[in-house]
Amino acid sequence: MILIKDLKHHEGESVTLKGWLYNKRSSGKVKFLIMRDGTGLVQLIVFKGNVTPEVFETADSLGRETSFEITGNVKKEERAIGGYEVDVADLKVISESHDYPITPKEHGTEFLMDHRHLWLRSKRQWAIMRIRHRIVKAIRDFFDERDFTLFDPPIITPNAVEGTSTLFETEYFDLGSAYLTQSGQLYAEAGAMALNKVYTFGPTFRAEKSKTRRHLTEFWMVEPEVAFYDLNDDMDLAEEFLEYIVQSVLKDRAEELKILERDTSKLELVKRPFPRISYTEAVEILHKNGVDFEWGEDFGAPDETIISNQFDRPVMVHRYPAAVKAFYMKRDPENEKLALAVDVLAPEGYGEIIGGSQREDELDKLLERIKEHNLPKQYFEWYLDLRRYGSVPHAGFGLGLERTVTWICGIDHLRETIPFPRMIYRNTP
RNA sequence: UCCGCGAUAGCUCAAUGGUAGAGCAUUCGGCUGUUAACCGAAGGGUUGUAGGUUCGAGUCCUACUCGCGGAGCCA
Repeated sequence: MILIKDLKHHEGESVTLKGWLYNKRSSGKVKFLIMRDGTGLVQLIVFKGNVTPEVFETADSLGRETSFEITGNVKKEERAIGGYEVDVADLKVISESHDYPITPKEHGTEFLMDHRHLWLRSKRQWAIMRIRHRIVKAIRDFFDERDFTLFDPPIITPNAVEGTSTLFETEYFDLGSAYLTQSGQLYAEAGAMALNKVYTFGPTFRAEKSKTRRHLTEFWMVEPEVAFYDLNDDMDLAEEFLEYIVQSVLKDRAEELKILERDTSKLELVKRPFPRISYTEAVEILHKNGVDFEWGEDFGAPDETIISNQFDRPVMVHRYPAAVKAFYMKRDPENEKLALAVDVLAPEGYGEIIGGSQREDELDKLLERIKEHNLPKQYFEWYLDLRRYGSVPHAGFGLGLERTVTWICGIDHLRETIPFPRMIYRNTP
């Protein structure tokens, strides 16, 4: 048995293929079956004179997504999808399929999401899943090749990492309430003190009632954390990282990007250096574009679009007002009102894909922040220990996987970038 | 939580307050090169739920349910 993607190496040979019926066209004494096997599509020809009456009859009765096996001769054929077709000599049904719900015509999103487990078989979803995988591989390769150690944080945690977002709560035996993690970052900081360079990569959970095309309640995040890095080192890492991911996908997933009709010229531009502007400069851009915006507020989604539209590649916005950022971010020594934070905004209006910062490494200041934010100090004792025993400057960031996949694929809703999305009004299939 | 939009055949949609329709899908028939094939025929409906106005409601009114998009929050 061979895979459809390898057919080009078997021209003139008799091969056996196993797969599912993607589509079927019939013209009297010749039938065109399109088979998919998860690696590609191929046109199968069934001529009445070339097969037994039983096989011809069977080919006529196949329903969409019937699983079956064929044997036949591979030939080059310009008119066929993929450039090759197989002249069927024998055909065996593995398991029948009738009334497959998803047809070649348009469907609404709700219907497709209800049939997500089947929708994943379609070409477009196939392309997205393969790009997602390539991005995940690029993420792992990037860090693995640069002396980072994968460091898995707990999913179940006793407290809110940032104290702001709403968390999914669960009962944890006799220890009271526990929560699903919304970030592995604080644990990654412990890892960086132990292993120098670490990254976490796993699912995170936010119980926010967000209803937008940029939000899931369960999503994947990668978070590098590095000892002795400052904000500039952090930004250097982020831009090298994004360049690596995008260029890897361009190189290895050209076919999939084409299926998605992605304008790859926009991705070709994602090369270092990326523009770096301060929050204050970003506010000036908004003012120049006629936006009524007061210094000190956080940017909304439309604001981010205006800012990122000024540039042809991801833009790094740094030094935000500390008041709108998390308690663990270090203040700018040159201006205590600012946090040493950076957000990376993707181009083409895709918004924030990275949020990062240099962390507060002084014990006294961190204690102050925890008090200011009314966080339960007892849960942060271990985190404070990192400042008690040989504290060092360190920095890191978090990259949202699904938002990155959405941007690179050039699609308009991130629910298609994860096999089974979890959203406020959907937790099935 | 707020603002806006929507719900009619399996799917995507149409239907001045006056007999609920089309394309696709399904079934049957035709076609030896089709590309979401095409041609002919057939079956398929409690118009989201409950109430109201009217001689008459898919259409107008009220409430509810569900969904979609956006805001806020964030990756």
